[in-house]
Amino acid sequence: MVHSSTSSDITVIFLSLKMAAVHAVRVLVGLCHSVALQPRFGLIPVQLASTCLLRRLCSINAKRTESKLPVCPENESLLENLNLMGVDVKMARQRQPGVLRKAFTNEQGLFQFLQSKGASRKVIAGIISRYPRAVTRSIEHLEQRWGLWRKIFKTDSEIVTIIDRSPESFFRSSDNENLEKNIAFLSSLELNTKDLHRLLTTAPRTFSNSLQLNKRMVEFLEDVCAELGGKNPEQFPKAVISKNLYILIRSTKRVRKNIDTLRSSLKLSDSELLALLEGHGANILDLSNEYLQRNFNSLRQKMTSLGCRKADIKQLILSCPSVLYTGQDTLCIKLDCLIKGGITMKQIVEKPKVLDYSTQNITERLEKLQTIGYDFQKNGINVLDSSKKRFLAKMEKLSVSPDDSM
DNA sequence: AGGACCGGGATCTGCCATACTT
DNA sequence: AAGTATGGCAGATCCCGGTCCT
Repeated sequence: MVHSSTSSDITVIFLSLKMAAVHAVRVLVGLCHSVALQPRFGLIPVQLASTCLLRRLCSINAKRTESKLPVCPENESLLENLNLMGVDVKMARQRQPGVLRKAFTNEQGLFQFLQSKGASRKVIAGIISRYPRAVTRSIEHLEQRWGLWRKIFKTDSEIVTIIDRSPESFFRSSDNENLEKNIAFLSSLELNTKDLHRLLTTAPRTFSNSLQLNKRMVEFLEDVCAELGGKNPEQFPKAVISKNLYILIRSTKRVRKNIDTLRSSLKLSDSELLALLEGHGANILDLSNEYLQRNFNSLRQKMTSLGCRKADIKQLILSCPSVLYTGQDTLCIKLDCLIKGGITMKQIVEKPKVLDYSTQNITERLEKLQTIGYDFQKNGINVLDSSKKRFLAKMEKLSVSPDDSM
């Protein structure tokens, strides 16, 4: 802690000194493009002074640069600052090469801004390395955007965590007005504060979508509900979003295709499909189209080979749609594992929630139960669908007095 | 009390393509 | 033509515990 804050302080001091020292070089390099290029930040007095002083030099430089090198060179002082901040410049260059060539940037302001919000030097470096354009945002912009995020988050540290996880979500859009409208729009969906909070935590990109894009998805979902004969299409998007927070960062094309896949694969009626989508089916709507179809085909094949009928497959998926979330190989291994452990396909179809647990977990439990001679035919398979705590308590009891409990 | 039933919570970015700006 | 803003894609589950039922 002491170490990190010290190194941050040193960084700031260094940067301040450095910024002053290298500014002349920077203006020299950058000014060739446009003296009035960055109205967004407004030029600070030092900059203006440097500008006047160096205009002559620059115009010479500009002629040379334009005739020989069509591509503008990278901004040396920016590179220096980034290095000083611990930014992975190589990564930054690979991601957004244009940013490194910009004449005027705000890396120092950004650094201090994020630091004032509690971000460590390392976190800030990571953010800029992964989303270099962050460095082009002005202080006013940053403060405004932060304020908007704070409408949903209670603390700065929550926001820092999210930005550290996904710098792009915060910095990709420069349109604060759009963000404000998005918050208003999403709030108007009757998503409660908790859902809104979860939405921004889990899928922060949603808030950088254009308002139109979010609206399009919501309208699309309303249409789906209406088409299926739902009674209150206005409630439907809310239900889907709160069950699947990723839905708004998917394309309507993808969601539509998945809905079609579910309908045709399971031969669902309108009301069956609607019930599925309003329930746990929402969880699998954002899977990639091929993945969902592949998983369904594989499951159908596997179950058929194990003697199941179409109705069994439908029953299993309707009561536990998340089985389609599991990759084909994993799911087959899991089923084999259960069957090898003495559980029938019929039991699985009736209690598909076992499939929610990891293969490793299932295997371990099956082994433990086997050592005490647990009879699944007699006692059912619900033991497998319980929390670790409950399972261990159950095991304890069984090993103390096996006959009583079985 | 013990088990069955059920819903909720965590988690999910980083890259590419393209349209738009300047 | 460079740079920016935005849309879209692939990737791939597991676990806990409240509450109702018997």
